[in-house]
Amino acid sequence: MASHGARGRSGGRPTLEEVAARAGVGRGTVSRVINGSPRVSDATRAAVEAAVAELGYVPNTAARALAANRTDAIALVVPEPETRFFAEPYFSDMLRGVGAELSDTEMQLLLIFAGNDRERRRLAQYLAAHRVDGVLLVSVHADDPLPDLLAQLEIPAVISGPRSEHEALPSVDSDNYGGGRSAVEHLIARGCSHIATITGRLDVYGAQRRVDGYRDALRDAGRAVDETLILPGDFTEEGGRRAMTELLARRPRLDAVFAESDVMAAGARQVLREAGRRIPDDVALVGYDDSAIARHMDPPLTSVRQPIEEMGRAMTDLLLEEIADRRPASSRDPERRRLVLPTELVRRDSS
Amino acid sequence: MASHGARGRSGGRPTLEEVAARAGVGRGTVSRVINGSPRVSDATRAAVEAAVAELGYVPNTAARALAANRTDAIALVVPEPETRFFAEPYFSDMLRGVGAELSDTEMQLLLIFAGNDRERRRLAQYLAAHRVDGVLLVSVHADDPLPDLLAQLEIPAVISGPRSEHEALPSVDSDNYGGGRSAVEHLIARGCSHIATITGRLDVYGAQRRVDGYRDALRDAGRAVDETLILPGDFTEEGGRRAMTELLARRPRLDAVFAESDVMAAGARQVLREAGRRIPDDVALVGYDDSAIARHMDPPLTSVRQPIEEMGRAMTDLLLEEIADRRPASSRDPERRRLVLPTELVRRDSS
DNA sequence: AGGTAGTGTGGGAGCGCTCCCATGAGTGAT
DNA sequence: ATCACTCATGGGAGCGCTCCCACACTACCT
Repeated sequence: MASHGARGRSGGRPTLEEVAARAGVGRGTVSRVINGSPRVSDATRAAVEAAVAELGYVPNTAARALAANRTDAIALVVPEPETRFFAEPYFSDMLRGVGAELSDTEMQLLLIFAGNDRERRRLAQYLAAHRVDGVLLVSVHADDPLPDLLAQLEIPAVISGPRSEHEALPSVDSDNYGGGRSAVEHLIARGCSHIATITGRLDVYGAQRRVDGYRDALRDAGRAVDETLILPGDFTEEGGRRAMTELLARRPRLDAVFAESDVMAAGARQVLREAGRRIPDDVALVGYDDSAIARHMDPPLTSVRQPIEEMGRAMTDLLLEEIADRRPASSRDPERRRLVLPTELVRRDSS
Repeated sequence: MASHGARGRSGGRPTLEEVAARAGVGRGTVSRVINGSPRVSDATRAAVEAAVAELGYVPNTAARALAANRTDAIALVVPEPETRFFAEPYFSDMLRGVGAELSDTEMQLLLIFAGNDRERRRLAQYLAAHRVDGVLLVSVHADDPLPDLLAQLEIPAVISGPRSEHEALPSVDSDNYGGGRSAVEHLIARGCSHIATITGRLDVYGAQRRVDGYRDALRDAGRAVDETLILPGDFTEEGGRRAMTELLARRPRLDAVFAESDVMAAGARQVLREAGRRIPDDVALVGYDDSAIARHMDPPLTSVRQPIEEMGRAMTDLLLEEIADRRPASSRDPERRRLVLPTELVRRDSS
């Protein structure tokens, strides 16, 4: 006697078994049809599909997850407080890309914030329980332990913005080197002769690469790189102000600044304006990110655009692949696992 | 012989059975400890907890879901395109409230957009598969079929902003009536004598209630309600402009406007300014929502604040209750199932 | 004709848990 | 000492699926 019989019986959702009975086939066959296996004859497939439709059968995800040891869900992990998530268009663009790529998939997307210790502990628990098949990691700092946790748990993951040249995880990045380079080449072409740069936090790999691009662009144009024109910033507006102030003191005659984020460019602009320098006539200014700030600045800011939505799509693709052929990540072609997408210089009136 | 033995065996995650063996107790007992049942002796509980810690045991969610017929997840369904979700602080506040209330729970929150047909079909499929234990519904229009689908599927749900006075679902709302009333009472107290209102879309129940509050405030102050001072808007800036233009034409001498959303107030402000009316000296202006727009308007806008975050918390509470005592919703005390939270008039310089 | 592949199908076993029944030990009243 | 309860505990059955082995049955080669 079925002690639980009353629960599932009649009235509950139909099961595979019931569909099988209706279609006059075995349980295994229905499963094959549901999962799109090619090893089913056309006639049988049609019969099963009819039964599925008549009964309104919908697979039980929990049972499937238990039996197949997968969850059909991936997580987008945001190691930032919610406020930043809503404030920065970066995340919404990324989310749009991921969502688009997932939309013709059975995969479910979870959004998980890990902005504080409590949330991080929760996330760790969550991952330990293997409640997702894979993880999309955005905006990770160099010293974040999350990627290592993922590796240890053997959960497929893709990171946007590798932590270093030797990033172990598959990654998708925009061409920070090329972005920095194109900004400077543009300033050179414009006729600027004293080009400074305000860098991002140099513990962020991408920020380093932008500086590399700056250096190489100058060198390739036959100019000497003057290290005193390279000022460390921290991606903040205040940092931009500080660096610009210092720069103006060091080099009153400079005629171009490449700020490696729009926010820092905004800070620099304030200082330039207070110093009575006109943009772009006295000093040309170029930013990075092509954010809303850039478009609304006065004058509108030339900026390097990163294809964020496309990065989201690419990350998702990569992750789905990783999940599909679930073998030790290290045994696969490393080249396929590092994508770098091109950036684009958007010219506006500030240069 | 276990044909699958190789998969789960040694190296995989520990199971309940393994914890039981380690602690020297039965499977049932471990399950009781894990789930916090009181029917376990202290000594046994301690032994089990030790074993759990040593083995690093984490329950398998899929197995639990299958056996217990629940998912430990709820969904926040947003029947809007993503863009609006990010643009309007309403959602981020709501999300914060829900998240806070869930944070000391095992419940997982899913964010689901249903802004277009495709997404809606996906959602329907998702709900049919009972992949969540309950649903939080925000920003639902009067003719949305979603609530009925939920009812039919017998999925517990709570709606923010009931669709009518007779809303079948449990609901949480802010006191739209009281909000409208307090805005108008404020304008009366200020000495205004010709008070107009620009309403929201009247197929939204809350918008109607604000108008009711407007009417009653005037009536209770012993004033006649002049229907020509009630202009229909649609919550948009353009709608606010149109209504204000019409209003100015109808009643050149009006000295106060209650716009039932900040966005419409912004539209009205433009028209007033173009007409050379000073705010608040010539015309006092009050908005609704207390959004960022209100704070940044010139002059800063007096506005009715809704406790959105708190509404999120309340909805979550209600939903968790619904899920906990899962009986036909109709058999429960209806009073507990409709919450109305107070609004607050935030006075600024526009009135 | 016999053998060998291949192809479609049925169904057993098992995934890791919860639910519940049965059991045995302990407690206090008769 | 006996009975009636209560309380902690063990473990069987079952949740609905996937995986895979075994079994027809066909088609093609010697």
